[in-house]
Amino acid sequence: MMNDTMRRLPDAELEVMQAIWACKSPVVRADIEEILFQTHPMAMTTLLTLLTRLSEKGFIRIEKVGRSSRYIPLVSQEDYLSAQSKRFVDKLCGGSMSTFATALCNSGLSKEELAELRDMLERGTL
Amino acid sequence: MMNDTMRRLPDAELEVMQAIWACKSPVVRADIEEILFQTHPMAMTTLLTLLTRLSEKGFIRIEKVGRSSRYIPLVSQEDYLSAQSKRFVDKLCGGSMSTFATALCNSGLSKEELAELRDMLERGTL
DNA sequence: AAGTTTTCTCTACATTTGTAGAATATAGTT
DNA sequence: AACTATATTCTACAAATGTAGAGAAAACTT
Repeated sequence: MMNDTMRRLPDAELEVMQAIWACKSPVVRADIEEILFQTHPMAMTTLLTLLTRLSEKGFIRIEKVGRSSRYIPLVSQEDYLSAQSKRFVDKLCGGSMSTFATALCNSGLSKEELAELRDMLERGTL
Repeated sequence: MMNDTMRRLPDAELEVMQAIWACKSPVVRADIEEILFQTHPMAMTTLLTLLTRLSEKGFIRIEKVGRSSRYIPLVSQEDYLSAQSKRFVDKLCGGSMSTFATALCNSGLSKEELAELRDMLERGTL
C-alpha cells in the first residue's frame, strides 16, 4: 500500500486536505473555504498556495474549468491515516506495541474512549 | 499533564531526543553519538546545533562541566509520546476512535501486533 | 607557558512552511 | 468592445528546519 513513500504533510496543508476529504469530490474552492475557515481563517491566496503545493506533492489533482478549478483528492484519508499511524508506531514508539499502548493510556483519552478503541480493534482483527 | 502546550519536535530534533531518552541521565555527547549515528550520521556541529535548539525549546537542560556538557532531559519520553498520541487522535482522526481504529487496522501492523495492542489496552484501562 | 587537541558556540545557508500582496486571466455586464 | 468582478498564478518574505564550517574556549602535553 506504499505507506513508506507517503510523506507527512505540514499542518497547514493537512488542514486543507482534511477539508477536501470532508467534501464530495470534485471539490471547488468555496467548499473548502466553508469548512476550513471556521477553524483556520486565512487569505484566499494563502489557500490557493497550499492547494498548489498539495498538487505538487501528488495529494490532489487540479482540474481547470474556465476561470475556476476543481480539486480532486489523489490520496484518500484512509490511506493517509494508515500511513501516519504506521509512522507513529515505528518512528515514535520504536515499533513497540507496549510503548504505544502506554502512550495511549496516558494520553488523556477517557477510559470509555480507550475501551471503544479496544473493542473496534477486536472487531477489526478477527 | 500539559499535553496541549507540548510542541511537536521536528524529525531531526526528535531523533536526538530519542537518543537522549535511550541513555541514563545525565548524558554526554559521546553517548548520544553512539546511538544516533548508527541510524542518522551527521556532523558533530549539526548535533550540537540540534542540542541547543532542544534546550531553547525546554526539552533538555545543558549543564557545562569544563569543556564538555551534560544533557539532562526535561521532558520524559512517556509524556512526549502521550501528548503526541493525543494530538494524533485529535488532529488527524478528528477525535474519532473509529477513525483511529480503522487507520490502525489498515496500517500494515500485523494481526499479532494489533492483538497485542488490544490486550495491553485492556490491562491499562482496567 | 606555549602548542595541540577537544568541545562547544557563532555564523551561515539552502529548503520547507506559513502567509499574503501584485499581477494576470477569464467570465459576466453594459 | 470596454468595464468590472472574480479566480488563479507569480512573486515575496519571515520563520522554522536540516546541515555544517569557522572561530573560540577549555584542558591536556611537553
